[in-house]
Amino acid sequence: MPELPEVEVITRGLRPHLKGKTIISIWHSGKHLRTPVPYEILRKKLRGEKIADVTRRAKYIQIALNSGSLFIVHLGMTGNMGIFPGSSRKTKHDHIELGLDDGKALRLNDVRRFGSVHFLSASDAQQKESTIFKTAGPEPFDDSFSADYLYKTASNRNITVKQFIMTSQVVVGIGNIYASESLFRARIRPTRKINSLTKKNWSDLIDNIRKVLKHAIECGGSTISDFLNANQESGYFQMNFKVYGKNGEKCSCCSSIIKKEVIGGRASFFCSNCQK
DNA sequence: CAAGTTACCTGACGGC
DNA sequence: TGCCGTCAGGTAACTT
Repeated sequence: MPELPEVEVITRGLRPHLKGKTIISIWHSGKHLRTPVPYEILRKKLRGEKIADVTRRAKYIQIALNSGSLFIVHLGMTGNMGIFPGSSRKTKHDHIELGLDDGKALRLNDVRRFGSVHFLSASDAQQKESTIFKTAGPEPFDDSFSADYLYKTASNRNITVKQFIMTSQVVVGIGNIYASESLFRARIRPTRKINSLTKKNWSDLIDNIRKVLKHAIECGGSTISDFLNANQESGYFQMNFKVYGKNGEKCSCCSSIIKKEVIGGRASFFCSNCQK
């Protein structure tokens, strides 16, 4: 479900609700997510802590506590976090709840349980390369995410360009939707092998990845079936999809029929006329 | 090493 | 109505 724009939208939505609040209770459904929930640690370490800030790194939401420790959440495919009245009923697939001193509650809901939650002590969090982000590539908006970097990183490999930009060790945050959308805008076919891309191709791709992600954040993310922000509102970037899920429809640019092809096990969409 | 495959989960949908 | 296969925004652990 959530790629970088959706995680960023949730992070921004949560921040004003959480910053400065104290966690007074912790609840857990008892079910494991992708990894076991460190419930006993959370209970010990989070209760009574004040929230300093909420930030995003890759597709992770980081809740920083005043003590310097970090509560980190990954939303997987179907995860979502939102703010609810503490008195409201929990719903099916709620897995974690942090009760706050203003009577509200932060809840993590995740139907498929592909998400994960992590706790880093202040000293672990301070180590720049904590285990979680040790192998993570640059953020798409970082200067280090450059045409030179991609050209060089691609040099001793030969997968398709779509698989390459979806690899978190190469660059973080780009998932199945925004990979297809960025490649369409850069006029590069997703099946192209990376050793065939020129520096100009990489440069165009970077520009369009940034444009698409930025636009999607401004639109509040993409809501396909169930994405909601921290205030339970839909995003509307799906209105701006040019190719994702549009196989059989006419290309908005040239009227050719948009194709669907499975690449690396993931549905991929492109215009074979516009994208070479 | 890189690249390809499988596994983790629930639910929606289409075909029979 | 229900049973079955397929698919879904992610990613790590396998195997080849």
